[in-house]
Amino acid sequence: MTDARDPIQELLITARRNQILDAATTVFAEKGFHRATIKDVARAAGIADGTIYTYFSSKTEVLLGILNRLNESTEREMQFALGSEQDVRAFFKAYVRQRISLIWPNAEVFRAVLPEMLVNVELRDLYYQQVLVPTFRVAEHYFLAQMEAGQLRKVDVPLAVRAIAGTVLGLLMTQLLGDELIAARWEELPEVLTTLMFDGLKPAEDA
Amino acid sequence: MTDARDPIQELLITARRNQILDAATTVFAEKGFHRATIKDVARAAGIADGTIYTYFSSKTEVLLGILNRLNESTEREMQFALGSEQDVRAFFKAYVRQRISLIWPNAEVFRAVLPEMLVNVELRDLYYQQVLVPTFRVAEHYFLAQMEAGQLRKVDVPLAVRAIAGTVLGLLMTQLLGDELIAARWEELPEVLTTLMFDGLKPAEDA
Amino acid sequence: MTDARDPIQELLITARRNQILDAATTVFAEKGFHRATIKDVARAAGIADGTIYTYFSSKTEVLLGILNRLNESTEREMQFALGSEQDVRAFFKAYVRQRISLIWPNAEVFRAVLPEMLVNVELRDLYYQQVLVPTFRVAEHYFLAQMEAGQLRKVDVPLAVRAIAGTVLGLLMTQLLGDELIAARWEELPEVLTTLMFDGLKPAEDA
Amino acid sequence: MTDARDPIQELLITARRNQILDAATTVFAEKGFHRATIKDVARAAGIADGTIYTYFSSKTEVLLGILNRLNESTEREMQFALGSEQDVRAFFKAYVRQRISLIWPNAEVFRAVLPEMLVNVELRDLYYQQVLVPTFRVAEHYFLAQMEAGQLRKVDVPLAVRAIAGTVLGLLMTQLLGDELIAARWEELPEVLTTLMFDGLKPAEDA
DNA sequence: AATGAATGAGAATTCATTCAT
DNA sequence: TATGAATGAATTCTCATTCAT
Repeated sequence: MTDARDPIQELLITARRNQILDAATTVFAEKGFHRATIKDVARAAGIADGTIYTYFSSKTEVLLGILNRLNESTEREMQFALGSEQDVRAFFKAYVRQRISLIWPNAEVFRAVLPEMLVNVELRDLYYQQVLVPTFRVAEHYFLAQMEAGQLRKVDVPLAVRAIAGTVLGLLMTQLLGDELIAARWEELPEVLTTLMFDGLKPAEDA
Repeated sequence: MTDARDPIQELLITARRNQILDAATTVFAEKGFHRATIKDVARAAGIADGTIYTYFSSKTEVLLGILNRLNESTEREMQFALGSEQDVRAFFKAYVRQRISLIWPNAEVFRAVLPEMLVNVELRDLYYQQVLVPTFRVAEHYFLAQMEAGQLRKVDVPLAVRAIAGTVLGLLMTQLLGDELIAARWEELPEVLTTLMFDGLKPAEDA
Repeated sequence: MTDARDPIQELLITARRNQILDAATTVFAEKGFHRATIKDVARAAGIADGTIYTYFSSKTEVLLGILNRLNESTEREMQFALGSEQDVRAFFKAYVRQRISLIWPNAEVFRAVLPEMLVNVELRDLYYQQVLVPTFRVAEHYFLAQMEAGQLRKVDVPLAVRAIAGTVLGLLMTQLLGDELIAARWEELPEVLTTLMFDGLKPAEDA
Repeated sequence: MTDARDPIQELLITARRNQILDAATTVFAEKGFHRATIKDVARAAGIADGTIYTYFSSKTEVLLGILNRLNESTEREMQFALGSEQDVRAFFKAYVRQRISLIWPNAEVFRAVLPEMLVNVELRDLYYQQVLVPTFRVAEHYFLAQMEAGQLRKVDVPLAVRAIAGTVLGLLMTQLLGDELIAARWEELPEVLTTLMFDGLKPAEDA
């Protein structure tokens, strides 16, 4: 009858929601959103089908829940950006490392969520507005500032930023499409990407 | 009943298959593979539901058909690679331009096919083995050759190749996720990517 | 592909629809609309569950179908009303007889339809507008005309008309609620009702 | 655990049962028995779902409870019948007035209960045996006595009694089916019905 | 006694696939 | 070969009922 929630209740609810989201992430990643049934998710979570509907109003809402948990980590991370006053190259590498170490352990979450995102407008907009747009905006500001300070080559900032972000997303996709090399060596990616993007493929001048 | 195909029959069959695949591409891209029904595809193709099963044994086979048509174009294109004896930078740019102008007009095909590919092993393997593996192999050979000739900076070739291919794929994904800037300016991508990848972000030396 | 229906198709469709409506009437009357399942109806009609959805878009639509068939008979009947130039009493009796012989054989249809009608606004409005309103209007006109001609006692016409129509409906309800006397003797109702309504309970003057 | 009831307990139980029955009446009338959920009833009663099962063993029992409360008032009222020694016409009118003023304020209870009664044998028998049968019996006795005393025209008593009772039920149904005239003018019904039933539609003799 | 989260049977509906015409 | 009605398995979601707290 009370509207103000008992904090212990609150905790139980969050725990149960997470239990369901964990199960759903596994199951969606394995079978895909559509082939996975609510029964599958319930079984994986060790609860009854109906219980899921106490915490989520529909199957799609469960997927949204997965996406939202992802956003929360992203938000936490965004606060880091720009905080530092390092050398551009070092910053670039640190940033790439941080993004990758955030994404890769969750690779299977993306396998669960991306297919539906490509096809479901609501989900897509949510991700685009809440993740991509802010990411691009922050990065563009930083690039512009550094470029004016002469620390970066003059490039088309919006496209460059998208290219760099796209590289990370594309590598993830390539792995999700079956490439085992990336899966095996993802920890080397920050180094390789920094060299590639920062120094370029052009042979070193002093050669 | 005859096993030996009459060449005119053959032609009719190919035409009808293409008619179905065209319709399926549109419909799958709009609604997603699962939400789209065979009835939707049939209606879009202007034929009856049952007729589709004369040409494809299942709904999944239709999707495979879409992917295979994609492969055929890819194969044709691969023959181009390396043929030329140009300057590396010019080659890089030409190559990127060609890939992009091949992929972008078919962006919606990828929206139809990628979701299912992320989740369906059979489809994924087909694409990985028939498209990604040969692409990477050819590119790696070229890179190694150029590197030995001192035309390219020493980098980790397999990862670099995947990063470059990944950039294109990732930019496509970013567009499919709703980014309108890329959609509007994709024709500038070859130039921007070449600068970025070849020259790098590092400020020009002569500054 | 043709929009204009082949008349044989048309016939088959009507036949199948009626087959389903017959089955649904029986089943809904036995178990009630909600307790009866589509599976029950399908089984009673000797077809598969899914087939019902080729002819009706939902379970409620099936109920509407039942109601509409009822309306069609009602409409046919309404054309009869007033046609005659008989003595009022004779007309009254003929009219009551006709209504009753129309309703009683379909008593179980009403058991199927009334419960949902009491509770479902859409259904209720359909019946009220298409059956009750026209019935009342026609009857009121007739009563007024006869009253002005001195053939009927001066009464409150709208309420009297509703009372008479209500008597028939109420007797039907009483039977549906389990009264076996009415079920057994419904053929006597026209006579009894005419005496009751026309002559009244007051003892005959000549006594 | 005690079987012998503490009278205060008894009172609390009755109060809580009535609280639930009031809520259920409202909710069932609005949504219909099947569409209304136990949660709806609980919310309307301001208690938890489970609590209802402390007082009623099932959802159907709640409906039975509503019906039983209705019976209690009917019983009380039946004691009135026949008590008087008035003129038949005056008695008839008084009786009709009393029935109507008992039923009309509870019209929505009937909307809650009738649909299920038409379809649920248990409920139907309860109502028929406990309400209709005694009503008819008492009325038939009275009619027979008055007829022998020459106060009423010779009619088929069982059918006449059912017709009169049916008229009231039928008018209620007509209102429940959406007729607003009856709803607006129900207080005039006793007068109109008495004239109709007692004097009949036949023009007054003295005309 | 009261609560409300958990349960799981059950229902409406969808749709890939089949097959008689 | 083309058709599209028929099929029925499979799925999401609901909700009466139970029971630990």
